[in-house]
This record gives sequence, structure tokens and C-alpha cells, in this order.
Amino acid sequence: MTNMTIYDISEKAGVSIATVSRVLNGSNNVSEKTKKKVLDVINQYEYTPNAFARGLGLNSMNTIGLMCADSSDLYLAKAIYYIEQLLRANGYDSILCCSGYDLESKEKAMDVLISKKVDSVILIGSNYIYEKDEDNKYIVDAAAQVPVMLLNAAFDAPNVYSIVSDDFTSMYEATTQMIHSGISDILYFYNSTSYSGKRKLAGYRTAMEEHGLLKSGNLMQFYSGSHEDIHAMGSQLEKAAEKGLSFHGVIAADDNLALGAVKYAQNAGLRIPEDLAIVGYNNSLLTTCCTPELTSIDNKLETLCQHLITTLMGVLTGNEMPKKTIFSGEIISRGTTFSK
Amino acid sequence: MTNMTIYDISEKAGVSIATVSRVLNGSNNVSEKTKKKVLDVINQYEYTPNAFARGLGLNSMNTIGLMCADSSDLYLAKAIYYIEQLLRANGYDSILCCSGYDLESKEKAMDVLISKKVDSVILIGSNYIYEKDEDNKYIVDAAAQVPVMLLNAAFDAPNVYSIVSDDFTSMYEATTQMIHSGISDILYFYNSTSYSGKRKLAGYRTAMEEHGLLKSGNLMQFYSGSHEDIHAMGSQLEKAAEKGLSFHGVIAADDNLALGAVKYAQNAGLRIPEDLAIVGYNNSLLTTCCTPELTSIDNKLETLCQHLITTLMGVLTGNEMPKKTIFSGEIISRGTTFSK
DNA sequence: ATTGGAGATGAAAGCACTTACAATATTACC
DNA sequence: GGTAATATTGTAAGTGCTTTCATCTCCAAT
Repeated sequence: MTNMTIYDISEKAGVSIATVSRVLNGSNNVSEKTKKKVLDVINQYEYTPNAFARGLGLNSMNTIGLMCADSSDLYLAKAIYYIEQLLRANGYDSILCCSGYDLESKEKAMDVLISKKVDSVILIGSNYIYEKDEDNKYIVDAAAQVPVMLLNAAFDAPNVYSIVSDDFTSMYEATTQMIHSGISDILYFYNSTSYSGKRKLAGYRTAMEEHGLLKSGNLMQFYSGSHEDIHAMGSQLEKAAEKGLSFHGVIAADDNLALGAVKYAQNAGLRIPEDLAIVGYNNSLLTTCCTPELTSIDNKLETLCQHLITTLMGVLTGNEMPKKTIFSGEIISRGTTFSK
Repeated sequence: MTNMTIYDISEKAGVSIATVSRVLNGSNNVSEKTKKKVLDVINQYEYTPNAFARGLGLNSMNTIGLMCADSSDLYLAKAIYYIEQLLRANGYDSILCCSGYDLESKEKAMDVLISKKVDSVILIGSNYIYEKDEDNKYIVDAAAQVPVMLLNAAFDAPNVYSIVSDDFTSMYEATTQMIHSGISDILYFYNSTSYSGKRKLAGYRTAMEEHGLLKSGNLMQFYSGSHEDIHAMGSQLEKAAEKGLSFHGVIAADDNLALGAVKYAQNAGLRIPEDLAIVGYNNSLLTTCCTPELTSIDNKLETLCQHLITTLMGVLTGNEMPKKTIFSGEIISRGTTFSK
């Protein structure tokens, strides 16, 4: 922690700097005797090698770039937390970069991280993959420099690894379950058409189609997924109902939207779940805030993160790792739906 | 973005590397003509200087260490978000380190950040300052290396800067307001005795004392402040009520605890606010999840963060800056209290 | 006693920048 | 046109590590 250099240590220990460097890096080409001698000096003076010089020599400072649209988003914040913990446990540090949701900002953020010489970039969230391939160029470019890890999105390119949850199946099952509970007019309430957004929607559609219940009027998009807008979400449902849209169930693409539906039901004096059953997505802490509490789909974020880090560590040590991994989610039943 | 060095650029531009370095660092000792010439080459080849070599030469990589107990905590996550944005706007990047709540982990986390050669460390949250001075040694040590910024805590030491909200006054006013609304048996529900925890409590005590209403039995501590425990929080209140404790108001030290009180009231069939008025703290998104919505104290986090960064930037450029700044909070009245 | 080879060590050349200082070019002024 | 002052540029010495390669030590095998 002092400002000594490797030269000071080598002098005090009576060895060359090469030897000090070797014990610093755990090389086994050092005799036990001199290793101990050097370590003693290092501990005595609380010497810490200069990280920049180390970085220059090794071309790495053991840092990983974490990118997400908004680190204050409930779900993303949890992911950041898990990932940071896991990385540090593996000897890596995290440099965080909130990119926002537009492509240009993402490209800029990516440049920042790459120019910081991170060992890898982890893109947290399904909004980093675009329809058009040219819009994903910034990812391909980054992957030419360092491995790129995607959480909740998948993209097939060299040096890009994807960890996703099976959103399609989760939504398919949630929808099927609601149909089986006797509800046939189910609204799908969503905001994003991101990678996972599309798969969720497809899960709903497939389940509805299989029962001959799909009506295009029951797909309702809201412009935002932000918590601040839950009242506006509620209003939108209210207006739709006033205009004659009839629905006794809402499947929402995330918990904020589901909470909007709860707000709507409460304002309209509807009983939950008798008059309106509601399912959310992400199983965030929002689920336990409202009354009744919210049924939601848990996509096993911690497991996804663990697997992501395992994969990344494998890649960084030069191992062949799977390019895409899929995990199943789970429906957590609470008060806003009928128990099976 | 390529792997060129300053030598390549100097060669292609027909100047020395010193000149390239000068334009890279915005030195004004370069003629416009050569500056343009060099910039053209840099842009043409998309050259980015090697961050490690730069760090070694400048002894800085323009990164700031962000430390918080748990980045997935609602309030801390918001702080991280604001700070990261502001830092990046000022040309700095953030390396994130979630320290947990125990001292030893914090010391370790601090070592990690310092050894990464950050330009400053920002401690986010009131739990970084301890009663005993020896427990704050890790901060003093860190401050010997780089400026240390405290958000929501204050500590007087060289090179340590504190940005706090006036928790005492906020709590004093919230309590006074509740008393004036006609409630005299007000429970104080808290978990932490951190820097701001103590000040909040003092605000409540002072207000109650001034009205001769303070009863020590009305101070109720809960072991955790975590959202997962809201049901347990509710149970604790329920048990206390069953044992004969009477209260018609709850002032909670944060929104999670307040939500616990809401859960209790709902389970016990109490009307809010008629039978039980509730005030939370932090004005987090939890406030709008429950019904009725939660009155809470907003401590102007964004303002605090802005001021913190302003102060930090001043310090880093060698200016004299105030060691401690205090901002007022504001009570946001919602449905869990009587409107004034 | 001799040789070969493994294991331990050191000298020195990177790594890609910054910057003090010296050298040169340019301008200003008489 | 000459000189001093100033603006611009280059040389070279850091910055603190890693690592290759050569050297040296030591011991087992012959």
C-alpha cells in the first residue's frame, strides 16, 4: 500500500527484480527459500505492485466491463450485484457503464470500455441486440477485441457468448395455466420488442392460438417499462376497458406493467384475481409490495449470472465454451392468480 | 481502436512521438498546422492510446472507485446510477465494488480499489462510518492516498469530504406533522444505527420530547432493513400489538420498514391512515406500489450526487472545497398519512 | 571425476506512454 | 539585417512492471 517499487523490494530481499516479479505472479520457478524471503519483505513493507505497470506488462488489469441500460432498474441492479460479486471472487473487478437505451449511446459506452482495456464486456439486458445486423456491428467490433457476454439476449457471432432464460416457455406456461384456470380473454401487456420481449410475446401467442383464443386486439403495448409510469399504465388499461375491450386476465411482460394492471384493477374496483387475474415477469421485489401479492415469472437471474461468469472464466483461460446456454424459468404463484 | 502505438502515428504524421503525445493531451504548445496533421492521422487509423501506458505515465487512468454495501438496494442503486452518469460526463469511469455490511469486507474492498489506483473513492451509504475511531482507520488510510467522498455520512478527517442530507430535520418535521395531525402514540421503526440512522432517530425523539410524548417502549428496532423481510417486519409489529403496545402512527427509518407496517395494518384489518398512519424514508419506488401509497421523506438523492461530483471534481483539480455539505429533505405526502 | 540436465537466478529488452530539457524555428523589434 | 524573445519540436530519460534468454548452481547418473 506504500509507494515502493519492485526495485526497492528486490534490493531489500537481495534478489533481482525478476525474482520478485516471479513470486508476485506465483511462478513456480522460485525456490521455497527465496520465495519466503521475498514475501517477508513484501509483507513487512506492505508493498503493492503498481497496477498500471502491471497492466502494461501483462496487457490486462483484470477488469471486466459491465454495461447495462440503467443500473437503477430493479432487475438490472440485481444482475449487476450478482455479477460484481462473482467477478471479484474470481479476481476480477467491474467497471460499470450505464449506456441508456439508444444505440448511439451504447456504441459510445462500448468504446469507453474497450479503450479502458477491459478483459471482456458483459452486456446486461435484452436490449443490446437489434433486428438489423448492421445495428449489432458494435458488438461484433467489440468481440474482435475481447469476449462479449450477453445476459438475456442471444447473438451468434465469433467470440460472443449468450446466456438466456427460456422466456418463450415461461410465458407459454403462464398463459396456458391462466387459460386452464378458466380465463379466456387474456390481455398481453408489454412494452419492449427486444430479444426476450419477442420471445415472451411468442409464448403468449402460441398458448392462446393453441386454444383458439388469440385476438390481435388483446395485444397491448405501452410506451415505457419504467416504474414511474405505473399510473399511466393503469390509465391505459382503464381507457381500453372504457372503450369496450373486455379482459379478465393480464399477462404482463414485466412486473412494472403488472403493477400498472393492479393499479387499474384497484381504481376500477375490480377484485383480484376474481375479476382480473394478473401475472408479471421477473419476480422482482415489486411482487410482494402490492395486495394481493403478484404472481410472477422468475427467470433465475442468479443462476444465469453464475453460468455467465463460469463461461467467461472458461473463455478467459482459453477453454472452448458453449456459445449459448438456455435456462428454464419458474412461475411463482401468489395472490393475483388462482392457485392451480 | 486498432493496435497502433504512438510511434506508428508519429511516423505517419511525420512528427515525433512527443508531439503526438502533446496533441493527445491537449497541450497548447503545438502549432495548429501540426495539430491538425496529427489529428487527421489519428482519426484515419482510429488510433486509441494504450490506457495502461497512459496510466503509468500519468499515474492515473481517470477512474473512480464506487463502494456500496449492496448495489441491488433500491436507494443505493439509484445513487450509483446518478454518480456513474455524472462521472462519465466528467471524463471519469467508475469501478464498482459491493462491500457488504461488515467492516472487514469493507476494508478488503477498499484495498481492492486503492490497489487499482483509482483517483478517488466514493463511499455510498451511511454505514461506512463507525462509532469507534479505530474502525474508521480504513478511511483515514485511504484518504492518505486519494480523496474520499462520503454520501449520506460525515466524518472529519484530512482529504475526506462529506455530503449529507439533513435527516434530523426531516424526521423532526415528519414526526411533528404527524403529532399535529392528532396522533400521539407514534412508533419509531428502525433497523440501523448508522450515521444517518442516529440522526433520524434523534429527529423523532426531539419532536416527541417537545410534545411530552416520548416513550422508550415506542422505539422498535428490527434486525434487518432488507426488502425480503417485509413480512417479518409486519409480524414483529403484530406481536408487539398483541402484547399490548398501542400505536396509531409509525415513523419508519426507510421505505421497506414502512412497507412492513403497511403489511401489518392490512393483515390486522386496520384502516390506513385512520387506524394507523405511516411514514417511510427515501421516497423510493416502493412508495407507489402499495395501496394507499406511502408518504415518505425524499432526501434529494440526485442533488446530493450532483454536489458530490462537483466537490470531487474541484478537489481533483486542486481547488479548496467544503469538507461537509448538508441538504434539506422534503416530505412527500401520500395516502398513508392525513393530508395537512 | 565427469557430464547432462533440471531448476533457480539475473541481465536486459520490452511494454506504450509522458515530460523535462535541449534544440531549432519563428516572430518581433530595433 | 541582427538579435532577443518566444513558439514549436525532438531527444531521451523516466514510469514500474513482465519475460525471454543466457548463465549459473546443484545433483544424479555414468
